[in-house]
Amino acid sequence: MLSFLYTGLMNAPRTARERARAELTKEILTSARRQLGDVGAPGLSLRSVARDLGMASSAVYRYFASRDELLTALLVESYGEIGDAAIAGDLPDAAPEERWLSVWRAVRAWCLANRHEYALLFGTPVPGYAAPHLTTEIAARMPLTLARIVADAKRSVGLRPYTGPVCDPAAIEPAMLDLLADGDFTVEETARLILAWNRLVAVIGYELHGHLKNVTADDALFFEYTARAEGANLGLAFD
Amino acid sequence: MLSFLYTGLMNAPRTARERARAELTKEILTSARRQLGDVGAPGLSLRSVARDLGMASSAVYRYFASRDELLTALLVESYGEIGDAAIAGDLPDAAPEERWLSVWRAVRAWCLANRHEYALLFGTPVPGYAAPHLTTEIAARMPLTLARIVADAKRSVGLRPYTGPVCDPAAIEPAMLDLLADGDFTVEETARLILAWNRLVAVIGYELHGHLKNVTADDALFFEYTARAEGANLGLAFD
DNA sequence: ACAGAAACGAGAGCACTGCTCTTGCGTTGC
DNA sequence: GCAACGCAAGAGCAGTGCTCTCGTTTCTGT
Repeated sequence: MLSFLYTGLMNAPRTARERARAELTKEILTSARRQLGDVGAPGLSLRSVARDLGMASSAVYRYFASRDELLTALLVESYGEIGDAAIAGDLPDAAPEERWLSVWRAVRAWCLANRHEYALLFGTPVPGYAAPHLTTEIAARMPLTLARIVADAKRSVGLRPYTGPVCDPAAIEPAMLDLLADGDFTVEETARLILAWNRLVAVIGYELHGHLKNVTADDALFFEYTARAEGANLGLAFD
Repeated sequence: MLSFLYTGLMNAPRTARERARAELTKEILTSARRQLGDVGAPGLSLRSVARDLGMASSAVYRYFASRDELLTALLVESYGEIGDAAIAGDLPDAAPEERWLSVWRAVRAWCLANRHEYALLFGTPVPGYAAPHLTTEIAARMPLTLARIVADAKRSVGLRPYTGPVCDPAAIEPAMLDLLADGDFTVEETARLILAWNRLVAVIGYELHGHLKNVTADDALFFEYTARAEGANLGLAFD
């Protein structure tokens, strides 16, 4: 499972064969990625990838054991990209509120430009599921970018006091608190961070899947409101 | 498109042939629904439905023009069910807060028991999209149940004043305000209703798709917190 | 340097899919 | 009664994921 990451991509190729293998692996991924963007995950066909590269369909199985494994590779790649987009959207020297909005916008922009990749990441899981241990680290980069901003805000200007119901500590996984340990978050802050990350993904999903048709008139404007509301909910200084 | 709704199901069958047609249509739907629950939408095969009913695969096309149309029928059916579940979960005589929690729990219970149907409703849209005009009315029943509770609370005990950023009226579709007209909602209330409905669906989706693995320790408890927090955000009296 | 081992690409083939077209039977309505 | 229509079945097309075999190429250990 996921052997391609180790054999072809991560280790530096030494022999000519390994070199060719790494290159072809990359070409397969590139072609698959392009097809994913065109027809989406359900329409992605291993045979058409093979045709695109001028090789026999059976030869592709030397590089990816199944269609699901190929999709998983695209999933990992996409997780990396959305994490990159989030990090690139951050403005480390700006005020927390500006950083927050900028990251939200960056993530939305990536999702709108890569709707099939969004579906792969957050839509209905098509394959038998990706390897959790490998992907969670990459998948965490986007939400951690949000957490970092809140942590910085807490350290510098502080967070506004919370109102409303509080979260039962038993609801949160202790490992999650450890993951955010450097932010020194309370249970309540952690819960609200989870909800903010959930909201970011969800409101984009609604926009992408057409659930906001006849509901919102200006999706960008509504997204802006959502970002502010969710930031304020975490104690950022949005009015 | 969607002709099955008119030919087979809604009009009372008069001749024996129409009677048989209506019955077979229902049997196809039942078998398809069972298969949907087993293997999910991507695995649902028209041929296996035909095998299940002991008929030729080509005969099914007399009743549903395509696999997508069959899926659309299941989509409509599921929208109806989740709406029913929401309405059945409401407690018209209870306090708004109790009603709110009860509906949230009822919707979650339905989704957990019908995860493939959830995927069909809120996951990645597989087919070429359902007919909007027919489905929106059915699809609105669940969110309207939430809206009704808030409207009743506003009329009786009133909603708590809002804090935080406000929503630009230009973001909301005027038709949406009309749809909620009997609730006499402001733009801000409407926006928060949309977000609450979005949250309900989204947090269940996270739970179903495994995104809360290693994040929450007790999904039911976290859901309870989410329901309260989202209700409080709308001005319901959760502490 | 050479032989054995491992990796590789191509092709055929299996079981399956959605969907179409034709054929013939049965029912319906004039 | 008969023409017209509804219907089920079968064959067939193009496509899919995946497996197996069969030569060929490349690498590696002696």
